[in-house]
Amino acid sequence: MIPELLRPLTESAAATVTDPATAVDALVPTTNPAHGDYQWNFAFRSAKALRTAPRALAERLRPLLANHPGVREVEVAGPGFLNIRLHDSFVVEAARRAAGSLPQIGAGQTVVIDYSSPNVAKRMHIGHMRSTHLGHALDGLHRATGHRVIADNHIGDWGTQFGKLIVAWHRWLDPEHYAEDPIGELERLYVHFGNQVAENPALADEARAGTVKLQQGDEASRRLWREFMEVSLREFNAVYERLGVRFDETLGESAYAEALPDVVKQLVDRGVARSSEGAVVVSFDEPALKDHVLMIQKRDGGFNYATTDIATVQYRVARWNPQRIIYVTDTRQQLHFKQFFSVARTLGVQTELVHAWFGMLTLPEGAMSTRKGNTIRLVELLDEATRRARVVVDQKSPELPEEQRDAIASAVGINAVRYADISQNPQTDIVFTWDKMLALDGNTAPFLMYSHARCCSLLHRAGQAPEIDRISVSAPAERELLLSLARYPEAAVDALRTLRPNVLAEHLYEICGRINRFWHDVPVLFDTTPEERASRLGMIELARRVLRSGLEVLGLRVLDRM
RNA sequence: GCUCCCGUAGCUCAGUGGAUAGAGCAACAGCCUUCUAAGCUGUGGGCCGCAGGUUCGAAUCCUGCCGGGGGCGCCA
Repeated sequence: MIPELLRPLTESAAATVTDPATAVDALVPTTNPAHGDYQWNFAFRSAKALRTAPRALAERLRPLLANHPGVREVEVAGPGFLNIRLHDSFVVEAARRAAGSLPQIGAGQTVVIDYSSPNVAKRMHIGHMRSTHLGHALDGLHRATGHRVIADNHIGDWGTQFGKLIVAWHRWLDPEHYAEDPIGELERLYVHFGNQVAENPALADEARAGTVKLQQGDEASRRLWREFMEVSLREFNAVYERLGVRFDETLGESAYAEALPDVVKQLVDRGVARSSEGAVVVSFDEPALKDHVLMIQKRDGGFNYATTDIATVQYRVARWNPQRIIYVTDTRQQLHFKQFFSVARTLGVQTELVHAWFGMLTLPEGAMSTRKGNTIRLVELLDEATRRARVVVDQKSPELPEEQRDAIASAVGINAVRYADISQNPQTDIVFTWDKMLALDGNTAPFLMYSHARCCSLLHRAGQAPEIDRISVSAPAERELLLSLARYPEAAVDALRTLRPNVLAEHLYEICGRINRFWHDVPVLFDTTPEERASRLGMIELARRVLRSGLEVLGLRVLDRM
């Protein structure tokens, strides 16, 4: 990372006037190339403490920066910006490093990432997409920066839906439908129960009792539960395989069933929890939480989400001793996690707990729900994406064999859906439209994939192995490309720090724009001297490596040809 | 009522304290007898919801208001 490379310089300069701690933060890329490559805004931040004018302070700091061998020139601009222009050779070197591995800032650290987490007995629909995509990208970012990652799919396999489902199963099962489409029938039963309970409220009590019976170990209920699990996991795994998502653990809520009574006991014994209206609840002192209690045991003796989360965090700490645990769920659970984190801290959990929440995915007509039946199945979306991609592949690459076109269409389609999701700031809501989700032009996955494939193609045609140590800059398009490549680690680390993969996606998009400019401006294989040819092939090789790395970190498939 | 999030070009969105607010789509005008046109070049398009405040500097931070969405004990 360029700021890291320049760190000793900024720190020593900062130390001449004040505390060096904030020195690196103040070094940022310029927004306008006319202002140089990086600007150091340190003078503004220290001027007040030193009771001096920023511009005068900048003048004093300027010669100290100019000493660095990587710095070509430094100028003071405007009210006190220090604009830094780097030597071409320094940019080349930084790009070469960027094309290696990302900074291993997570070495020695363990992080548990809890994502996807669908509910059993329902099909995965597009509402499950964001947690899966975001979680998987965060997984990739952590692994690529040296963290040990435990990806844990905390599936909802122990909640009240089972009571409902067991009741519905006994009353309304359609065995023929179940035989041909098991999960479809389970989903139908679930929806049907929801409709019936409106007319017959007694069903709700029956379902609650059914849930308690299951949770207390009733053998007949257990048998049905295992059946529902098997059917559901088959469906989930098929989707994960298509998405290229793999979990290290799939420890659903049921894995913690036996620990739940003890969680309640611990909290009661410590005086954290108390009885209220027949249930057991925790209340909070923090101003932000004092108005709402957290329920950990229901009046009927059943446990709920919070109880399971507490048991789960204790298990994770005991088993993996992670530095942090990241929960990837939608925005609706913000209050829940604030409460749950507070309880966990009270119980002595030291691990950093992070709720990486994301905005809602809604349909143009409003919210989606399985019960209302207005969902779009995830497989349906992926199928349609692949179908649309196939049309384009047939049109663009008719010469390729059928099998290869299938493979390209599948990669393009699935990447397009994923990119449409993760290239947006996670914390904004998304209104789902087919055309947005399945776009293949412009700032989309195929654009990035295409850039990469073109690099591969050109390197292939060159007929010589690329050499990355013969690069020298001879045109602005080359320099801009190299500078973007050199900033790849900064973008990745920034995406990691903010838990926003879109930061990285946007940077990859910028790189591809600069590759296109490069194609446009400079020839590689023809009308070039051997030195130019070697240098430019080296640059393309660096671009190829960076793109490949970046796409993989985000969980996107990479193609050499399309 | 309390609380969280959002409001940026016709549309979908980046931009979360730095200099002249950027992309894609859509519209319009061009570019395939040279390395992949899933591409490239150019044009038009903005009281950054409104009003105050903090700051050398605000789309970004603070306060209030308006509009939209979410959450607030037996769901997860």
